[in-house]
Amino acid sequence: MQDTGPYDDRLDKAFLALADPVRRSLVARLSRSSATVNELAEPFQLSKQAISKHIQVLEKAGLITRTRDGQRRPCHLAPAALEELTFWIDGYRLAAEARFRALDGVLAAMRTAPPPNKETRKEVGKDD
Amino acid sequence: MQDTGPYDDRLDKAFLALADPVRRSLVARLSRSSATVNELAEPFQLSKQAISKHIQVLEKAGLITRTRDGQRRPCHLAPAALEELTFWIDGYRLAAEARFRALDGVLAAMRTAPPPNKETRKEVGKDD
DNA sequence: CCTATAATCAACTAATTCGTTTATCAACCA
DNA sequence: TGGTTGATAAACGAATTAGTTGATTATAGG
Repeated sequence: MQDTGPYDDRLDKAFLALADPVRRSLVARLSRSSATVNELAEPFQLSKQAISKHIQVLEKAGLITRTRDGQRRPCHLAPAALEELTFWIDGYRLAAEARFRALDGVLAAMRTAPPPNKETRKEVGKDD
Repeated sequence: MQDTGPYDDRLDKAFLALADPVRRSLVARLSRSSATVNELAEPFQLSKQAISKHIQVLEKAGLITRTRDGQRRPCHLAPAALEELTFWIDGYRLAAEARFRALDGVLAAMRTAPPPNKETRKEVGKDD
């Protein structure tokens, strides 16, 4: 259980925030334009309090920011926070894909020139 | 609360799976090479049962696949599932960024040629 | 056959999440 | 000043999650 600092906590909150269809729908809506809580709540059958809570989850995750306009508190999407997530994901995705491509090369070589075959196992090994 | 089908459920599970530092660490580990439960559990202070549960969460989310090698059940990262997530995120991120760039243009134009200024509000409006 | 190993299942507790209802705060307006 | 509207706070219950320990399955190997 190594501690990688507050970085982990940000990712925790951001991924958790997106792990809910209502909140993802709010993100989708806000990608088109900023909006207030009432505007965001309208398409849903949920109470405005529930939407308000969802918005707070998104805000604490850094995925949205809020400003002030009289009694209204408009929400704005924070693209930079979304970019951090894709950055994290793509780092590991690309590494794995590169590894798989390398394996494809190995398998192709094995097809053209069969190996000594000292030991046959179902799994190629821990570095497939 | 619109139903977008099983697509939502996949995203729910995938984002939820990544909303945990242990599971993200497992993903990071598996991006380097496939590994068994025991190998994956070694760096953690958690019980192997706990790690096994985390792995099941990742598997049900489609983020990893499992094969068989005797008594071992090696885990393999599924880059395609990760790609789906970045695809979802980037769709909305890029839309928002494009919108912000467009707003920058509007503001630049306003600086060079001030508007009629019929009504002044702190917020530009719902389409800022 | 018997034992060891890899992994999971089952049961339980503590903590968290999601939605509701009721009440409160703050800003606008007539 | 009093009333309305936008938004949040607080308290509650149902459901889920993350961890534990102890028992169980299944394969490997002497």
